[in-house]
Amino acid sequence: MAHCKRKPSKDTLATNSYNFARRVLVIEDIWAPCCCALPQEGVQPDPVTFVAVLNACASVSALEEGRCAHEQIIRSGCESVVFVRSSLVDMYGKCGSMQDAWRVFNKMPSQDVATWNAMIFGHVKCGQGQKALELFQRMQQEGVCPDRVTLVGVLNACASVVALEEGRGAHEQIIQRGWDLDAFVGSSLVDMYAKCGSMEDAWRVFCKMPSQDVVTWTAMILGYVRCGQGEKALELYKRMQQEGVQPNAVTFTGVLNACASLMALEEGRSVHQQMIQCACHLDAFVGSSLVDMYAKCGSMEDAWSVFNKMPSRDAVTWTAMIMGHVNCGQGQKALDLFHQMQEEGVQPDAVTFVGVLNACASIMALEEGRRAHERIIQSRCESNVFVRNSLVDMYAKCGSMEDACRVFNTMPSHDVVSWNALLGGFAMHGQGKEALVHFERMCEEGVHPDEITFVCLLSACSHSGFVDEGLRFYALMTTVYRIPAKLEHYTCMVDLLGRAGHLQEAENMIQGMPCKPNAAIWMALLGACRIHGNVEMGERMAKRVLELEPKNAAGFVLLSNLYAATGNLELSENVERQRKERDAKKQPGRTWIEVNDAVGIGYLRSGRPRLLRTNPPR
DNA sequence: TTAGGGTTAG
Repeated sequence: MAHCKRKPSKDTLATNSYNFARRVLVIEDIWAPCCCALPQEGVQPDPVTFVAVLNACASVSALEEGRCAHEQIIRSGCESVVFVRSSLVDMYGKCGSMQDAWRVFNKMPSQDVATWNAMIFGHVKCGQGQKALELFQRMQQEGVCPDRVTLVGVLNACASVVALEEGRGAHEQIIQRGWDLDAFVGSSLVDMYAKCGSMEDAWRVFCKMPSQDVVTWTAMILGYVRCGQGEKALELYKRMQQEGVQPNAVTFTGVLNACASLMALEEGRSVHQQMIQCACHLDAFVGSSLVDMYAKCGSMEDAWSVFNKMPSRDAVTWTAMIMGHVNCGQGQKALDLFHQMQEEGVQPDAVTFVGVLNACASIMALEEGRRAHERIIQSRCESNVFVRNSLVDMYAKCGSMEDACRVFNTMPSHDVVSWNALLGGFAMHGQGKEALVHFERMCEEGVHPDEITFVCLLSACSHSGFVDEGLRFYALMTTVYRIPAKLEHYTCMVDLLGRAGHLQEAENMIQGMPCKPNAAIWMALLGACRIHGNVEMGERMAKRVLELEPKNAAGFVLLSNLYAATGNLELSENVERQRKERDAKKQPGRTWIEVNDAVGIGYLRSGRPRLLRTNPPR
């Protein structure tokens, strides 16, 4: 028998009445001793007590204690009571053990609607929405009439598997039965349509409801956040308050997400103030959203301030901080946080590892990345597709294409992100041939390239001098895949054409762009002018760069080098003097270098080649 | 009935 961890308390043994059981078990949260202790102390629980115990177990997902209660129920002979059985099914479903739920379900001579509902909700909770929908069909075939709880479960199932058509079918049944004006059902309908991406339908249901409560408003707000319409979400949030509906913790998570997506720091701060007024700011769940919002809005100071005040922090809170530092370009700080998190006994999960791998990639910390990889294997997170893609990316960015390929080749399937990470790696290391070969493989596997794929390919062609292939990819992207060219693609093309000496074509390309050129694209052509010694065009390009970015040191340096290379030493010195006058500081160039058999990132041009980080031989 | 942190380019 599964043993209960907590010791029996005398107080829990005073009575087995339903109300007392509920009070002790649920409210005071010392329910576990009761289910084991009652029979030992000679107090006989009745079916009502057992249901209360099962509900308590279900409410906190305590499977072990639930199983323990089940054994007591069998011994007491109460298992034949219908509502005890349906509570058992419900408990197992809510605790995530559908196998146990099915065992009880199949043993029942007949199932009432509550039991079917428990099974449907159980499957949804376990991420098996499709199975829940199949059960709904079976239930109707067996002549059991669904109630409004069933339909709420079905709508949840549709939302979880993005089954819009089935959702519409459920909506029709709901209208036929006259339940569409019910607050619970209506909120679930709004949620279903929003999760299925049909905000128009969600809005229609929302407007038709006789009154909207905080849940309905929140479902609508979350829908807008999910589909990337953060502004609409904030608008709705304001309207909700004008209508006198008070936001709750769930609403705040949605609104903070909206602020994060819009990088709306001021709005975020004002929501934070409202949260303090409602005393919601210390809630661990919402606190993480608050940390994330400040981090995404670039204010790590505020993120830290919230983080430090939180009474408890879980993996989500730490991960939000880690990601925040990565996005601010503080990779080392992110890794320090990762170590601190573990010292405090918080177990990292798959999302944390994604953040850690990003941090390693951003500072090219190969050894740290390898250690993270080991931890990922130990934590059984390596099957997560985000983690795998991040591993490929980390190894590629840390300079080990060998490891990147090894991880890539052991993946059971590749999505477009996996391919892009690999192709980006080849591009970065000037392995144009490899990039072309792997693009062919990608197409053979039937994975559709996206705009990022083409940035990688164009950049790979550019670095390897593959002009014809680059032009072919550009044509493929715009005509076959109908991906409209963006500034990034034009920059790669200008770089490609320019390096190959097609300077005029490159300039024509910039002039023909539908979008406004930025400094980077003029710089790409200026670099090409330096390679090919075109002073006249180089001067024009430098002028454009410095108009947009007056302190762009690279712009001065490239022009100065162009003058020097073409014998205009006086002009070269003049440009260098202007650079110093404008206080445009040079950043030492880093590149992959080898020093004494060690390969790594370092400075080549500051006197002696100096390694910053090595890539030790394996 | 509504909740938090996630991958690829430049």
